[in-house]
Amino acid sequence: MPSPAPDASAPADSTPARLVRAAHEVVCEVGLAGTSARAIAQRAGVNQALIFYHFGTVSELLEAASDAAITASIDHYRAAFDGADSLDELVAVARSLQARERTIGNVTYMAQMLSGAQSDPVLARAARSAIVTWSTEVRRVLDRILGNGPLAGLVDPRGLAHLVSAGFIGIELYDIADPDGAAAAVDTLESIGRLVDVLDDLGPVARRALKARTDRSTRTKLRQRTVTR
Amino acid sequence: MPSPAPDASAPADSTPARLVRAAHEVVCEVGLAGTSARAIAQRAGVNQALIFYHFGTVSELLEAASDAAITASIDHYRAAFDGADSLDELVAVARSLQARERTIGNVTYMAQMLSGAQSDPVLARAARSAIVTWSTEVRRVLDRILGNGPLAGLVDPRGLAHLVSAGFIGIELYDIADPDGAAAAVDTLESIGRLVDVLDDLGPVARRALKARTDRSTRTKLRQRTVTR
DNA sequence: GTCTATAAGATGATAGAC
DNA sequence: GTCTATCATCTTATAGAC
Repeated sequence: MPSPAPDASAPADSTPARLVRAAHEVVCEVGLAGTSARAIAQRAGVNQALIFYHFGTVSELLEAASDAAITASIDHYRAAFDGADSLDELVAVARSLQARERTIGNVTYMAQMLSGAQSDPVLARAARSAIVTWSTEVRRVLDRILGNGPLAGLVDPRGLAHLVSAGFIGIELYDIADPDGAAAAVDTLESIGRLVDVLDDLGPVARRALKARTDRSTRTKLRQRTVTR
Repeated sequence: MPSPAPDASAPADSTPARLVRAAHEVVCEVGLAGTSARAIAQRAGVNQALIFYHFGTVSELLEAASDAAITASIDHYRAAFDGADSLDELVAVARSLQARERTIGNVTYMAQMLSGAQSDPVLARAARSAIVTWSTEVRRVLDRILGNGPLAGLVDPRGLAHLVSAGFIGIELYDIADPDGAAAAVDTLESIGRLVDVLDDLGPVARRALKARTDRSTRTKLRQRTVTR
């Protein structure tokens, strides 16, 4: 590694920065299968050998591009996240976020990293880092919004954060092959968010009723499960 | 390692059948990036040239393997699907299905097809076919279970089917990089299913209240959105 | 149908001139 | 830091013997 680490803080027109940008574009447009050192270099308008000079391997360049995209996105949306005060508003933010990320291609990029993780440990590391960063952020917001609503005790915020993230990934992959189906999925997610929001807005009496009911149901299911085993 | 049991309507030990099985295994183990004609042929114990003789291209072999896996899985689970009478039971079936599909690798396989769809039209066709087949099946079950519950009018079954399918894909991809996070997501999905089940089990009075409340909320949000625009 | 051999090209990565 | 040129290897796919 003859060069300094993936410096995203470098001049916007430096060769490393150009390569990072080009790598992101190529992966989003043709997927991991269509990505190569030559394709990225050509897009960046530089020589192919510079990838290895600056990043060591192609995978490490892809990792740097992943890190840069994640931090840029989170910085961009942190304000909107912090401004959301209800689940419904959060879903609205999520929708706008998804629309933006889609045009930028970040979710696609992450999906490609995840699929490449199966055969490339460097991409696996990039994907894991992206997951941790995103779900930590999502969880932070969910913790605040669900805070002391009736759902707080019923749903695990950490699991929900992962579920939401995984849902985004899945929907984006879905969108590659079936845009209409993906759109329908997003619409449904939005209507569910609205529904849950109503639920979260119930008065204390209804809350207690719901909680009692859920607990009873849970116990029943568990008993049934134990018996049938 | 259990076989995917992709019965390609040919003798189970014919070369095409062996290739289909081998293709499935290789993609699941090393991902699309690590998959090649040679890798598949070696796994099948036959010569590489036979892939092109029997299937034309590697992509078409992968497509055949996808189709075989999907139909085999759906056949295997149709009975369990039809036996589920509540959302909670459906989630239980889904969980057992996911456990099985994970060891077999079908969801992983589909995720890889989806990610490859971005640069390969044949894989895109395979992925699209898989999506249509699965979401049609899921929708059929959801239509029956949500039937005339209070959620029937509030959530679009088609969108929900796609959302569930996309969720599975996302979770499986997630699992490659972060197994703990994926497990937490599945747990949360299960608890949500239980919660919704309770909701779906409410009496008519509560139903009307919920519906009125949801409608009101929807109108409000729409008005807010119109105003702010 | 199955094999060997090989074509024709793309790939990651390196050496060395400037 | 950036380039040209190149290597060794891998890829899909085909030709032709059996």
